[in-house]
Amino acid sequence: MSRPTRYSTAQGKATLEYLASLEGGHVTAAQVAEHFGDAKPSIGLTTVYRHLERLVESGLVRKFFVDGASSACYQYAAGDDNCSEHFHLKCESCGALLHLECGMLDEIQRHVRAEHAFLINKNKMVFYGKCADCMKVMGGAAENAEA
Amino acid sequence: MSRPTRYSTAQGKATLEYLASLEGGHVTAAQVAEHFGDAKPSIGLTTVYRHLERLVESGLVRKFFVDGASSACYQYAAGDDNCSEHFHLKCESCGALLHLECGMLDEIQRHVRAEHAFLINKNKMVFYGKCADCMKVMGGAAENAEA
DNA sequence: CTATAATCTGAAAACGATTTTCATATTACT
DNA sequence: AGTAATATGAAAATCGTTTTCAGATTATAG
Repeated sequence: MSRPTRYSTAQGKATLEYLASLEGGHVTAAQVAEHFGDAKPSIGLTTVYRHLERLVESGLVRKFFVDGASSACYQYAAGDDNCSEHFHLKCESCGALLHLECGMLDEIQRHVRAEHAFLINKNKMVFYGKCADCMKVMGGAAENAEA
Repeated sequence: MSRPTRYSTAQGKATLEYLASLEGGHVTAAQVAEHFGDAKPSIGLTTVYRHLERLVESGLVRKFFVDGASSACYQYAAGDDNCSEHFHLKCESCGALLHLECGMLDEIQRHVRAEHAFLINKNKMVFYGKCADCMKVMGGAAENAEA
C-alpha cells in the first residue's frame, strides 16, 4: 500500500544527502529548495515537499513544528542512533532553538506508558520555555521579545 | 506599551466566557467564530483572533499547536489552578487529543532547569505518540490512520 | 447630554505555507 | 526500442492567520 518507491531519483537522493550533511541541523522545505536553486539537479519546492514527506514517513527524517516558526522543520534522523537522545528546547523569549541531550526523557516515556497507557514518540518532543541567557537578562518578570 | 485595554467590549467578554464554559475543552478560532454565528453579539473571525491573542498574552488562555491539526488550539487556563497539572497527549494513529494529569512533569521541569539551564513552560507541552487503544489494535507495527 | 478622541469591529484583501493539478519528462521493465 | 508507471515543477488552489481601512462604539471632557 505505501511501499517505498522502487524508483531512485536524483532529486530524492540529493534531498536526503543534503539533510544528512547538516549534522543534526534543521531546515525548512523552502531552505532545501533554495539550497538547490542553482545546483545541477535543481529541485522545485513542490518536489522538495514530496521528498521530505516521504522521508518522514520512512523514518529517515524527523519533522517537527516549532511554535513561532511559520514553517515545519526537517532534520536528518540518522537511523535513530544519534537522534533518540536528542530533543528540542525552544526559547520563547529570544527564539533560540536549542538541543537537549538527556536520558531522562526515557524515564518519562516509561512512566507515561506504564501509568497513563500512552507510548510517547520522543522524536517530536519540543519543550517551550526560557533559555539560560534570557533568564539572566529578565530575571523572572517581563515577557515579549521575539528574535 | 502593551497596557491591557481600558475598554470593555461585549465580544471580548463573550469570547472569554465561552472559552471558560468549555471546562477544559479546546477550540480553534474558527470554532469560536462559528459558535457566535447567530448569537446576539455576533463575532467575526478577525475579532475572534484578536481577542484570543489578547487572552493568551494575558495568561487567561492557553494556546498550543498540535501537529496534524491545521489550526491553533485555544483553551481556558483557569488562572493556572486546574491547568498547571493538565497536559496534552496526541495520538498519531487515531488523532485523539487526550489529557494527562501528572505531577511527574514537575520533576522534568526541575531537572531540565537544574541540569540544562532551561525553564520549561509546561503550558505548551504536547506529547505525540500512540494511545492505548491504538497500541492494542495495531500491536506495534503499522502506521497510518488519521481520524 | 454633546463633542472629541481613543479604541474596536469586521469585510475584504494580503500573506505565506502547503497541497493539488496537470502536462511533460524520466525511469523501469518487457 | 516501446510502453506503462512514476516523478517533476510551474501554476493554481487551499487554508489559517494577519493586515487594512472605513465605519461603529466607548470613554471622557466640557
